[in-house]
Amino acid sequence: MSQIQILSKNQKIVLKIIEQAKEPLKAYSILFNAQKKGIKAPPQIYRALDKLIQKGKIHKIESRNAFVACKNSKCEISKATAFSICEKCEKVTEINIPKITKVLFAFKDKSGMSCKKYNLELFGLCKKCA
Amino acid sequence: MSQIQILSKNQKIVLKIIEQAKEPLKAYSILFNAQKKGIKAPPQIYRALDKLIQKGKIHKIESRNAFVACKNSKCEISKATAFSICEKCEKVTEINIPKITKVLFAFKDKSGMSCKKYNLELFGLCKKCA
DNA sequence: CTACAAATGTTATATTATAACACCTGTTAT
DNA sequence: ATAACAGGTGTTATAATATAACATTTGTAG
Ligand SMILES: [Zn+2]
Ligand SMILES: [Zn+2]
Ligand SMILES: [Zn+2]
Ligand SMILES: [Zn+2]
Repeated sequence: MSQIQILSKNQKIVLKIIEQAKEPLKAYSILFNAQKKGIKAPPQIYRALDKLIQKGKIHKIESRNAFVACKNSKCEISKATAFSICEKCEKVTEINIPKITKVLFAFKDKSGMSCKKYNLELFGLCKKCA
Repeated sequence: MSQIQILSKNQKIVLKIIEQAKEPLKAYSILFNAQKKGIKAPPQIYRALDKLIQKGKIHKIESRNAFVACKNSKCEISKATAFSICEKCEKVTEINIPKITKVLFAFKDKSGMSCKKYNLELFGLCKKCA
């Protein structure tokens, strides 16, 4: 009931693994890492991932089926996520473009739908790879 | 060599199925539909999908693992794609927000990466579901 | 004709994700 | 205290999505 986001045991294990990684992690790679902590099966990972996303602790990079820790207090519990992704080395950076957020939350499509949440993925080459 | 995008037999079959659908189609649902045309196995579908994406004829809705025909001549061969997605009925609409395109192609992240391509997915409730 | 690029057909397999069910743990309400 | 409930866990099995690998064919350019 409280708004303080307390994490369960498995949620803590999964979050720690994701936070310590230098790149986005796939679910089965998290599972592999979590096995030394006693986690044995995919549902344990996917359930923790779902909750961590809901709680704004991590994000899913949809185009990569991979997960990163939130680096950005401005995500407003994952309602506005954006990432730049290097297509060569796959480096992912969480970004924040206030103008984009402003424009999108004001936008309505032809059928009158407005945006409550968005995910934006930018592709290019990072400095090292360019 | 020519810039005219000629489609192969399987590419035409897959594109037609996607164009005739009223909603985004999943790969295995396309496969099911394509079986009456003689297509038998997933790789035939995935190869056609890849080429159709390259040629700008279709887009992948990453958050749904589903494919839609391009409704928008301004995608510039899929370098700038955006969709609104109703979280209740899953209706997907391809949208174009010129201001977003302008801002994003001018953007550089902290490490100097600039955007050559982007995909944006907006979530909310459509008029009917709101 | 030859050589090459693109596409196809096929089998098998890898990868990503969920269903279903039994059990446990802590809180709230009576 | 105890029943009812919500959230979490453990487990097995399976569904859904996607690719590897290889043999063959087709179209086209030199
Ligand atoms: Zn974030
Ligand atoms: Zn890079
Ligand atoms: Zn388009
Ligand atoms: Zn709707």
